[in-house]
Amino acid sequence: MRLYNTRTRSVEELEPLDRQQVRMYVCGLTPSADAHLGHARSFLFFDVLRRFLIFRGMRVTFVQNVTDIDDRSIATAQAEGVSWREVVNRYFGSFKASMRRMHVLEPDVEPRATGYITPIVAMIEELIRRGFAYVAPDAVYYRVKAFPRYGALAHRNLEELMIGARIEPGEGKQDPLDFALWKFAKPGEPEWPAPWGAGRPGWHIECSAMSDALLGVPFDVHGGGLDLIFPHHENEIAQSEPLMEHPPMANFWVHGGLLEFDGRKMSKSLGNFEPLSALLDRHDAQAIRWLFLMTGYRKPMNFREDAIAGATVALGRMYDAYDALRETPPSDDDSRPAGSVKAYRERFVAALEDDMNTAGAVSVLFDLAGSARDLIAAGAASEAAAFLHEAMSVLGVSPNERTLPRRPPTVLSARSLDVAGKPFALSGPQDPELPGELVAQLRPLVEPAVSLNGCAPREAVERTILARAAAKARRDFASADDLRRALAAVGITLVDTKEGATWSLSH
RNA sequence: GGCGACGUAGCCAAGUGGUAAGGCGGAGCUCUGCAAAAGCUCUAUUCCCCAGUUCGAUCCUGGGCGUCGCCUCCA
Repeated sequence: MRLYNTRTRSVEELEPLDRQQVRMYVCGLTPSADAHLGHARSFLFFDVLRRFLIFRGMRVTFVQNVTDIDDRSIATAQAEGVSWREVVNRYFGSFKASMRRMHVLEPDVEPRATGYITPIVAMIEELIRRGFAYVAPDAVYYRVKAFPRYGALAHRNLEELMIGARIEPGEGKQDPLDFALWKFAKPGEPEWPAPWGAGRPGWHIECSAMSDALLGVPFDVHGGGLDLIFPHHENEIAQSEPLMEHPPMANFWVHGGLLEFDGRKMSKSLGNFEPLSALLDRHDAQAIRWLFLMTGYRKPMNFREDAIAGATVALGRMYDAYDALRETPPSDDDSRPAGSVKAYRERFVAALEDDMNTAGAVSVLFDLAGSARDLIAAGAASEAAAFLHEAMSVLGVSPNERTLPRRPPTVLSARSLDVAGKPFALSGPQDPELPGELVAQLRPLVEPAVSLNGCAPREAVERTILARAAAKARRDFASADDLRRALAAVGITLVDTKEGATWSLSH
């Protein structure tokens, strides 16, 4: 398959260093605040990339780190008067729960920086020994000018980077571009022992140490958001490659486009987001995944909440098509040629092989869904259903993983009643939040046909529905329609079924 | 200021040197007494603007304009 490589700024064929084995390292979260939808976009993309590689028959080793120690989580902890571990566990736990809700596959390894202090210290020692780092009063710093290729990933030269770079008060760096590998602990800060003084790793070094420890360098794919290119990934390269015989550290550097909200990057520092978990409480997780799939992974994407509603409808129709295909009894007509869905499959795979064109792949699935009738008529229903299932699995929205409720939605309570001597199943929301004034609103619309004396809102709705059913039974359609309109006027949507009727509250 | 990305219908969005996928929404129709669901049909003479290259450009080149990102912590 072909993938865009930030390192070379071109689309290249992905050829694993080990045949049939792709080693991936994706920069995970620094749990110092709530995760947001922008994080979800990134992790969802790498999840689909991983699923597709597996689908193509490769073994994938997927490492995603947790930077569980950094300045920000310490600051949050101090502000709240709790331990930094508590802060990390809280936000990381919430993040993991959200990932599970979106059916993001578990990483094969999910290392925490604090679990790799020993290799981190060893790597820093080696960098010092080779002249790439030095010990200052406040920290151990990386000597950027010692690494001639610095800036290559971000396509920047040192002069460009010097602009705006400065040494903050209290920093003992020798050059404004230098960055900390190890920060000595101030009183009250967490610390781990090290030859140069107790402290904590700086941001960046954990990824260099852990990717080497768990995957070995060089490896195949290093991923993250576009905003990690500089300085994070540039610094990882500067730390790792001087110690390697055969750079580059990673063959492919893959970066996902950022999510914007109101035309601005969604980010922790701007605070222009709501927690991912809150969004997942309001929307279907698979619909959010589907929404991201419909946009190229490298493009900036402006988030609008109403787009999720559109994606929810679209994905629901996809499932409907799948259900229709799957529920079609096997054809007894064996004359049909096998492989009616072969062309769809080829287009689907070709789209994903072309730099993960998920939007193109999704459109193939819509094409297939639109042709469901023809496929059924051609006796290819089960073949099409099987393909759709497989294709949706690659995208992480397989019917097995379905989180979208089947229609009719939220029918949680049902009662068996009797209308005109026939059974009548009445169903509606379990605990409807009906406005208290509903009875007063409904009464003038339905009386005297229906008596609502002393009714609670829910009972009023049900009485009206039953009255309408009775009217239908005596073929008094005019009255039945009046009652439907009356219910609609107070926000009740009524759907007739073979067995009876289902109602719901239209917000 | 430097570097980079993006700019396609009401909204979202794919894509190609040869004449615009798909989704949402909207409109009409079919089918069900009505409604819902489902199905069918329609919905960009045109791809931010201007020049250039070309037989031909939305796609290539140059110049604008606009939006965003990175250059400082952020997927």
